[in-house]
Amino acid sequence: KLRRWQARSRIQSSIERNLAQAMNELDRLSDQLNLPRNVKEEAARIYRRAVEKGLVRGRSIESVIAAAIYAACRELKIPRTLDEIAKHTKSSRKDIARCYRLLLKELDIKVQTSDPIDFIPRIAHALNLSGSVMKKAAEILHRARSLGVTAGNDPAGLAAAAVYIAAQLSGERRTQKEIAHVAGVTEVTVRNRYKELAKELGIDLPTT
Amino acid sequence: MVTDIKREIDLRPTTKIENIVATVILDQSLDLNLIESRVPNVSYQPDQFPGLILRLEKPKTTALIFKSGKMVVTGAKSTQQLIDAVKKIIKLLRKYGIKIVSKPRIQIQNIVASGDINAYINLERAAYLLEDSMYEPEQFPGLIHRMREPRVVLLIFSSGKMVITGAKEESEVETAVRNIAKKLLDLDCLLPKKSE
DNA sequence: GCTTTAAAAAGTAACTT
DNA sequence: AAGTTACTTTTAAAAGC
Repeated sequence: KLRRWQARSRIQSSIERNLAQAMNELDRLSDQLNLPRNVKEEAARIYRRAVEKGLVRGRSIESVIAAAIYAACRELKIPRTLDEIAKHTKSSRKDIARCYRLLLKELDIKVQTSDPIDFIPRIAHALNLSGSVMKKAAEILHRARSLGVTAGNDPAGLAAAAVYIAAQLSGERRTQKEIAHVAGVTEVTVRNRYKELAKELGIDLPTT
Repeated sequence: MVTDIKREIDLRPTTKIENIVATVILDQSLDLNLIESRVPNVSYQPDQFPGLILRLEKPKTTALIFKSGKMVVTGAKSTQQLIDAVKKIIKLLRKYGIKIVSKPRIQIQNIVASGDINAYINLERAAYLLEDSMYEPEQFPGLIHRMREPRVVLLIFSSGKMVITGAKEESEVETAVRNIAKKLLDLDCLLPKKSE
């Protein structure tokens, strides 16, 4: 009896120690990634469930916390790429992605395919672009999706291309380099995507 | 309309075996250091990997040879190529004085193939309606689907092309492509390539 | 889990020219 | 901006860390 109590106590304290450490990591990453409070809270819920299910055993707390954050971002549609999250940890993108898939499967978390439209505000705000540019960029992506020309493309690259086109059309021109930088993709990707979008949607860009 | 699409995808799917991975068992142990010193074009770095690497040019294949006498042969595009490669490897070893007495036991472990159903695929819709599938364009452009029967994994692209892997028998490849084509058609995830 | 092999798909990335 | 090369994903086995 006493033994069982001791064993349970030991397990509980280890879970608590793990949680305490994980929450510290979550605090740090939330600050560095400027995560909204609801994302942070959801990530904490996900992590707690992961610990209770014993999913953290044999894995680094940091990788699982990072994966929980990514899962929370996806659930709440707050755009954060796996790469930016990984940038703030010692874990590799690959390792975090593996933990993310595990969390989705084991905790029955349902996530929709990333919507490139969700990335528009971040890019536009970082470049001080107007709301009308954002509106126009969103419309471009809506039309592109209905035409099925966005399949398989990186949502960040699509959003960057749409913002580039919308900014050009609105006279609030930004360079491909600036947009690529804030979107976290290369100039080549912005160029490839915007050319395809313009072609498929029949958009004529002002000559540069 | 629908029947036309059905005719298109049911008769047009093409498949091609791209790589066969097999294990070969020679019931005897091998001295990898001896092989490395006698056979040209081999690589053996035990601190990096326990197997000795031997590349064949003709059936363009690569063999990983272990001291236990077991080996892994990769790169063959047909069962015949695989058999030819194994015969050639043994002949090569014998040519350099390595005694091989037992007849090799070959076992196919994995078949990788490419396929094409000749219709565009709405991956977002498929990811939503197809069980056991994952589509993360942020990470990889293809939708990953784990099929239960046959038990293979498919990497499906919007172009209608795909990769089938995990098959143990050549027939599973075609069956898998036929299965997925029908399922995608039933889920209304296909868009014919040529109109009319 | 990792290490090594091969191969396709399509997108993205990092260098050269 | 074009071209190359290379990495992302998936699969399986071998012996050993």
